[in-house]
Amino acid sequence: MFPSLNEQMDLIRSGAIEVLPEEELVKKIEKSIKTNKPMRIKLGADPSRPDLHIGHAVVLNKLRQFQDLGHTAVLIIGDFTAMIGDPTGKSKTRPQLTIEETKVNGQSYLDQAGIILDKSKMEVRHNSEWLSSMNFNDVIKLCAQYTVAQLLERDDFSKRYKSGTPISMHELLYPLAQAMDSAAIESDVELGGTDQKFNLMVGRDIQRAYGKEPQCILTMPILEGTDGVNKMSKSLDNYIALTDVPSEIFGKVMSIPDELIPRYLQYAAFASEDEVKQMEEGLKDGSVHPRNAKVDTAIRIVSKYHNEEAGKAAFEEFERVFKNKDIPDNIDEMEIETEDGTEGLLNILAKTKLIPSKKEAKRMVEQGAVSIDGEKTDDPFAAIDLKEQKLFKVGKRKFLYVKSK
RNA sequence: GGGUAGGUACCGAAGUGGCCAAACGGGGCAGACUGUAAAUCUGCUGGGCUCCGCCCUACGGAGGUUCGAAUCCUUCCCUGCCCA
Repeated sequence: MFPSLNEQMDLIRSGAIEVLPEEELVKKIEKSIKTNKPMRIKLGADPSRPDLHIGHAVVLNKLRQFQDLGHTAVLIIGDFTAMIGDPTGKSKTRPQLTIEETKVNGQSYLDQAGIILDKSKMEVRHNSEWLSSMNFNDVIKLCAQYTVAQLLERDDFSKRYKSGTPISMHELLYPLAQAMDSAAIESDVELGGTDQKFNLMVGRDIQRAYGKEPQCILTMPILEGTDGVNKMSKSLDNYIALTDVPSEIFGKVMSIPDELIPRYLQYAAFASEDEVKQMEEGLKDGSVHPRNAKVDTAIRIVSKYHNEEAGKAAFEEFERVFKNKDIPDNIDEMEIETEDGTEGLLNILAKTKLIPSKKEAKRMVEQGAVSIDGEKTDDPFAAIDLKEQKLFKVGKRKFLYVKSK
């Protein structure tokens, strides 16, 4: 039924930063093979941020590998914790989500995760199921299992504490709440980014305290965003969304710094370790041009989250648009209201939302960022004839056909 | 509860009655150059307008003093640190 122990361990270890404790995992796998029962692999999902990107995909892909080995993915939608409001970050209180919102977001999370996961081997649970019924006694019992010093060991807590940044009580409770999830669903392994290590470890202690067998933990690296510096996140706008269209994914991958290429190949395209090694060496000894390596990686990534034809098509379009300065395939069209078929340039840019404000539009035009039908324009107040459809280009990547209604 | 230091734009941080839409740095955006990379250089970085000028909103919230306030007063909210 299940692949052999070694086979499983090899795949599980690949790409992972840490697997702790490894001997325990070996025992769990042996037991799973012997009893022919799949292990329960936990992954927590945060429905307050329902837009998944390739950074999230790193862990999701690992979870998928477990599924492919025959194990059960248990996806926890953190609807309860989201309702309290996610405390990460600084002083800014996140808007608290209503039950309705977490429902919608949770569903959207599942839809996107479904691009990567095998839905037939997946169990979806909401943590409100067990957390919302806990009363103050239960919470006290839970808190008694842990000490302040232990919680302050967590890197970001201690950093914030030392630097004088406030930490609210409920933030301290977060790791405990997450650990309760592990106890509730009796997970054998929990996955997470390296930033989750602490929380994952707390899960072990709490499971033990509640008489369960402690889980093993597996951490995956945090993928850098397209800027190559910060971790990928929506708020930094350096992300590649799972639902981005192929040309968009392709373009974004092409804009990453060279040093990141092997990492993207490994963690975004989830290529095998051999392939990654091969590319790294090629880049090192100069036999592979960085640009080509990047193109290959971009094709691989598009192919993974869409399909191979889309990967090829995205590549061809990219060549045409940026090498030959041609225009892309699918440009949106928009019709806007005008008095007499003509309209001021700034109004057009603002109405079509090509640029968020007229003030900014004016600046962009003056800096030569806007062209119409391939001709650069530097007069923000020009009246543009829209009786015939015209092609507007803003910056390097925004194209739109506009016509008078 | 007592003491003390603070809350300024995306972030950090100046400014302590008019010259402040707010220095400087980072980030971001755009242009040139490129491999939509990096590095570099240049410009921009609240919104609107009848656009070389005018108007509106903005320095934690609300009031007030003043011809005029981010800057002074009152009050409220929030945070750090020390003491209890």
